[in-house]
Amino acid sequence: MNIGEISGKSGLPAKTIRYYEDIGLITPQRSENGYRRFSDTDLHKLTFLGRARALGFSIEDCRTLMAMYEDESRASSDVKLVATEHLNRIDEKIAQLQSMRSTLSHLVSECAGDNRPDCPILNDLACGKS
Amino acid sequence: MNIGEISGKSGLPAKTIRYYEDIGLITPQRSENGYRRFSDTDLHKLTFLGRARALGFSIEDCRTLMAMYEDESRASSDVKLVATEHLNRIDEKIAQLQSMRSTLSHLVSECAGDNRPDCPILNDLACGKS
DNA sequence: ATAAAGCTTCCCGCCATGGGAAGGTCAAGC
DNA sequence: GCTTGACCTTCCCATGGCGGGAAGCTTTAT
Repeated sequence: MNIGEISGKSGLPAKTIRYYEDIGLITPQRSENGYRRFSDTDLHKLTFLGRARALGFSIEDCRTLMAMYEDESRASSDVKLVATEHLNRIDEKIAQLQSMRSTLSHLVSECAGDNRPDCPILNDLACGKS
Repeated sequence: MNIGEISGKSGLPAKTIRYYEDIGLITPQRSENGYRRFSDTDLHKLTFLGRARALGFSIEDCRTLMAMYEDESRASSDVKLVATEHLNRIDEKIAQLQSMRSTLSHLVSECAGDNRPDCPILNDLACGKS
């Protein structure tokens, strides 16, 4: 498989696949013409990476998870720890965004949104008062 | 005011304040020795920027909002539009994170987290099956 | 034969800073 | 006066995870 084909099958852009090789997540072989030649194992790894990234895991987490996946002797508790930490980070981000959302939606609802210049959103940003 | 003092008062790191000058959000004067000299107006602007950033507005949004704040004749509907668009982006992000959270917390709850190697989290990443 | 598609490497850009080096300036203490 | 330390300056590099695009190969289709 050349990069275009595996890009289609894995759903990852060619740029991303080259990047993953650069940082050592995959190590495809090379054909005589210098083209990357991907195996089914590579496809499997890229699919794994795509799914992990879709769940928001960082590249370094992905590296760890892939290593665990290939290490038959790791304990499931190790995997669970990585996933739980990531889950906590997600919860923190959600809380942060919801806090923003709460303040902002309050301000938006207070703003008349008409042709007059007076605006509680700007007033709040300027003075901390809504 | 030197940069250290206004940094303390505004709550923004000196690095950030220099960056904001670089990109033209503020234009502090200079003393004879080359030090930046900040006025109360600068402090006011930085406080405005800090609050807007805390609400998640991008730098470009902040630039727009500051311009609107200084333009006495703008309509509040203009401000409301910027804020509403930002609110929508926040809602999208929250939805994305909650979708991740949902999948991930399900996987975590299925994982025994013991010394055995079998792990539904990795199985899902590898095969798309939980 | 030629054009188009696909592949390669390389380098720059994003966003909003943070870290740190090399060097000028100022206030306090001896 | 001299030193020490705190403060300031500019400059360049790094982050994460790629995307865009140039310059130049190879392969494929017409």
